Amino acid sequence: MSNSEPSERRKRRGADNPTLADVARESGVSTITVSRVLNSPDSVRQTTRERVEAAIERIGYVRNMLAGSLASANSRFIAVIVPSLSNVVFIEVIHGLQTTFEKHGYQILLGNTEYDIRREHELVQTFLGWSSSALVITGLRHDAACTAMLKRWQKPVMEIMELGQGIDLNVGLSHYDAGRCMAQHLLDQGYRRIVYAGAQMDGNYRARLRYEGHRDLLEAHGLEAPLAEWPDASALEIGAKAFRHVMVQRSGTDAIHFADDTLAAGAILHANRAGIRVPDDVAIAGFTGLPFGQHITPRLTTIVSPREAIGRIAAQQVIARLEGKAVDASVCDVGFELCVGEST
Amino acid sequence: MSNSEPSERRKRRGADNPTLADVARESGVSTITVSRVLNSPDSVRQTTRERVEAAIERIGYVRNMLAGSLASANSRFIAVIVPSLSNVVFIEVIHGLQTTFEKHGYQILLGNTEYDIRREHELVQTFLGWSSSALVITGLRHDAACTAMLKRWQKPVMEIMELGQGIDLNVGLSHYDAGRCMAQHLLDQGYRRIVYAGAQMDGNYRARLRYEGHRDLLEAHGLEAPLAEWPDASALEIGAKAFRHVMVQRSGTDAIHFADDTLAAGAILHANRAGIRVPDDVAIAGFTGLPFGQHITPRLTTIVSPREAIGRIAAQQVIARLEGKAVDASVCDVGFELCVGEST
DNA sequence: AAAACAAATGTTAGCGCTAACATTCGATCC
DNA sequence: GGATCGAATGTTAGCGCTAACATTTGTTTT
Repeated sequence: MSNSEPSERRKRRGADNPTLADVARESGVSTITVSRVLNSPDSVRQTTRERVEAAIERIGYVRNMLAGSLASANSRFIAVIVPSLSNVVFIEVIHGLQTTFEKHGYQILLGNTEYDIRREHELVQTFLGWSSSALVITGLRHDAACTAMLKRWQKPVMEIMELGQGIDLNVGLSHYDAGRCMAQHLLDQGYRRIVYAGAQMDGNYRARLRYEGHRDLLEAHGLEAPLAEWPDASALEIGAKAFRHVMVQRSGTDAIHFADDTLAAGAILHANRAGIRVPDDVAIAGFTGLPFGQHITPRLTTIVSPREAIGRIAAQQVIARLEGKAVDASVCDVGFELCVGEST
Repeated sequence: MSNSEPSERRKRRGADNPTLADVARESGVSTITVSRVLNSPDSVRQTTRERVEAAIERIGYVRNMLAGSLASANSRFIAVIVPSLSNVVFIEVIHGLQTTFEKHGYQILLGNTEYDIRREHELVQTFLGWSSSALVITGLRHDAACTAMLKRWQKPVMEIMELGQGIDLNVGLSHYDAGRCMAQHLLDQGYRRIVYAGAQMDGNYRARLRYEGHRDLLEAHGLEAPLAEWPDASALEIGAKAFRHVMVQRSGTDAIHFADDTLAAGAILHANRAGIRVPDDVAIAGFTGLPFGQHITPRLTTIVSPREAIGRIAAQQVIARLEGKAVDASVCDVGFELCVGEST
């Protein structure tokens, strides 16, 4: 394989894979020309390029991305930080990000904070250490030191899901308005004793923002806005539990506004099994607009957020910035849509 | 900030962030000592360590992972390649992998092939270029060149989901047996005109393996085993469509064995809306054991595969290998479990 | 045909870190 | 008190690549 005269001094480990220099030797050009064939093929004459490509093929060269990234101080990594992988919403956002970034040759580094703000800070540090080209992070509220660090950072920072002026770029929707919108719908339908039910609302402050919108509207109408919180992560099972709990503890409730579709669907499916009529006995509303809400009976009234679009748009804006194009708005409202089913 | 006497020769870009050398100067030790504080703190005297840590804090040093990985030829990246991010199954596997790897300080590089075998090969090449510490890949069937490349690779390769002797390590279950098991259950229940229905079965050969198990058993009993394929990706909507199609085109069918729970649930929910009784008019079976199958009415008969456990066990075995421990079995059968609901 | 210029390729010096070997230091032994 | 040894720290030389500048080659202009 490689020439291995036992050098007088120490040798470095080295997986002994072919390097750029091997390709260069094999094809009779300099290393930088090989580098150019890999990174900007148009700047190399076609005949040269073909010779180099043949050599790469012949010796089975695999480029070392670490070395390239170190030398150019740019890794084409996009750090993506989400609070949960159990929630389909973030999966869909990641999907939108992935598809778009991948097309442009960027690789995602995925971090999961589990709704822990210190974990978030750690992940940011690590990802900066990988010379990420940009960072996409969920929400607008971070550790103070973390925010400061990102503001100093010279590369694009995209905050998603929630709407507002943040560190740099932003794509999201107003959760306060969404909560308010659903509360208005419930009032319009004639419901007056409305409970808001959510899971893990201490960490998930976007659910809390929706609650605040809901509460403010109800209180403006002179109504109470009781909140039922659950410490577990959102799941169908938890929706069913919360439903049973509310029905027992707060009899007289005529509508439950759930923090997300999973909880709401869990409630409806449980009601079906238990013979409780939705919406005649109690109305159920959700948030997110997951497909299965439209397949259950009664169809779930919910607020549809454009999850995959958030990922796609966020990625497009980041890519535009990385390619030197100016991004017009630093705050992008993707909006939401009330989707009325038969559950309210 | 940094000393910047205009050197006589060119200067390199350089984000001008603090480096190990800055920390070393600040704390009066050599760079390697700082490196040791970061990588093997126990090998440094406590007083020295504290001095270095204070300096790191003071000047806001963020370590450059690229440089470290290049120098040590080891990135602590784990390449993970899955065929889809739209399928919850892979999300749960990824979750199991992530949680376990993260605890041990490994970062996942996620690749999505979209069931394209050439895309898979490309991803493998890229990920090897990142000096990944190990690779976790879905399935046992790859591009020949890709398999060869991985066999030459000196690091752990873990093939998951499907069971069998592969490149190196393996954690999964027998899809053939699972398909056969469900077919046996349907026969036991007295069904004789059974259709197997799947989505995207040209790319998803694990669904096809389940079909083969199903078919072989039925044929051994002198029964036909018709197959209804759908070109779209699996979704509730597609399950409903496939259900309608089978009911019209193959009237007399008394059971439908779906390739996955999403399709099966879509069928049941559609039947509910259309007033078709399950299982009286037609029985429905699925595969995977997603939670919502147990929340719908009738509860879905399915085969539960331990998705998250596959991720966790795979990660544990890879970590054991990376830490030099011998891994006993190179093939690990996680098995599956028939879960009988009221839908059959 | 020389001058002028653009395109293609080459030379050199790092990017920031760690492996390998070298040295120093302090404690223990006889 | 010098030999012995392990623990702590230091010196040096890259890891494999690319930015910046330098040179060569080819093409046009006058």
